[in-house]
Amino acid sequence: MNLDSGDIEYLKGGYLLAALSPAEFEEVLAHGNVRTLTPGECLFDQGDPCTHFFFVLSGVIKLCRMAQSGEEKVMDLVRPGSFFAEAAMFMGGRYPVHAYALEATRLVVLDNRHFLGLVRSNGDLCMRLLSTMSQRMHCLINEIKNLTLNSGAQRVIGYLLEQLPEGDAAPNVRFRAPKHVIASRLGIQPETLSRVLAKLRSRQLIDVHGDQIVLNDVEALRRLS
Amino acid sequence: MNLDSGDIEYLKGGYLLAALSPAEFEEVLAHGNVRTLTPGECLFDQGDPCTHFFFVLSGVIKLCRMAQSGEEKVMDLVRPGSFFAEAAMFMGGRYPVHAYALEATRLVVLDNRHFLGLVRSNGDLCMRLLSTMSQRMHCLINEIKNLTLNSGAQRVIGYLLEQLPEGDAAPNVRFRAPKHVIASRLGIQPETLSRVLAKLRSRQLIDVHGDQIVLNDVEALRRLS
DNA sequence: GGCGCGCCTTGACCTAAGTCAAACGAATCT
DNA sequence: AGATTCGTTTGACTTAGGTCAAGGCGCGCC
Repeated sequence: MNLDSGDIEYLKGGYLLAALSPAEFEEVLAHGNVRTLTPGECLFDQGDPCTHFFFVLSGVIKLCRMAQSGEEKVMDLVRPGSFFAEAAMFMGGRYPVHAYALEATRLVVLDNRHFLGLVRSNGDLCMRLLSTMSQRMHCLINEIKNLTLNSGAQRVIGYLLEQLPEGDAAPNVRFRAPKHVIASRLGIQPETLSRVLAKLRSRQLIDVHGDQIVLNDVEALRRLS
Repeated sequence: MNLDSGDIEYLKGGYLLAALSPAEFEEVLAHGNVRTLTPGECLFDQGDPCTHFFFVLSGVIKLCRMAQSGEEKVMDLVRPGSFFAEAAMFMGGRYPVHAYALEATRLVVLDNRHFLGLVRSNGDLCMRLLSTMSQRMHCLINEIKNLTLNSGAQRVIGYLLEQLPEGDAAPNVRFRAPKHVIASRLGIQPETLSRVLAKLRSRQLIDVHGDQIVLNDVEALRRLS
């Protein structure tokens, strides 16, 4: 297991393991390891017995099936920060797709049998998993609504309000990531984010000092979102 | 239980119950009922013991919390076709939000204890639930990527290719819903969908006859998506 | 200090897609 | 058959937001 602490944080952020207690997480890690694939290398084939599931640290994995015409149909491209083959794990049986590395790729490889044993032996953990997955799904659905229904400016405002701490002491927010990352999360270009913030600032609705944003008029912002 | 057959289909389409066998589904339904709320009526309050979860047939439910300032913070608006309070069910304990009907609303009300009993007593069902939820999440994530990364035209093409049956006999697709619904699913206006199809037709890539679409050049389309 | 390097901002421009409005066709009703 | 309605298509126009290119600013490095 040559996972550095960054990798571990990254892995913990993935939805599947977020519900685990530290002890459970350690437990899972103990039965996992890291694997590096070369470009084009095959991880598993469609029909192989389903024995492990995976988390991408870097690189890209192609999941595909072969049509009888010989044509390959790409089902998914899995990029860093995502699990794959967990659904197959829960179903058991065999992998329904082929998995190839498209470039040099680092994976966390986790053992199905061990993970399922943990889940099965612990009804409480199972419920937590179902719960976090439900929550995550509601979030994703909201994000889709947000992307299709709201304008870029509205999404920025919504994001600011969302970041606002519960106990509304001082209405200011701090970007915990470079702005171009925030922009990408909101589905806009960094230039657009910059312009939106500039416009809000010119209307006195916010003040910007580096990554610190002060919301001067939460009410007005809420009306706009 | 005054659910008509349309309601039942609708409910079955919701992600949570999609994994259930017909027998299990009947079983769950047997312990559910339909409730109608008047506009403004409260379904449950934050802190109430969590005893049921819900599916919206029509109307809108507002989920909100109260900040100590007395301000209410709307966490979600649940519209027809969605479950809510299932995450709370899996966690157990109490509802973390208030739920009010914003307008006249019909709900399916399902019993937590009974549903959880079913899940707990049936490890296999539990795994199927986890599996379908994983799959659904991958779909949602892909939809988000699609919305942010691809143009409207690309999404239309992607949708057409997605609809293409596996066994590539005749490369034609049929819209199983009115076009404005398809458009909305793709996050564009009906006019735009119409225009995209017109353009593809003018390039000889497809033929449109009502809701039947013939893909003349699957390869070229794939290159464009 | 001067220099180079990322990151952010700003401006000018352009294109995709939304809006509004009109016309069309198919299906239903009288 | 004629009228009405609903879904779709098409055209003209507008606009949000992407792209490209040019500065500005903070920061570490030599």
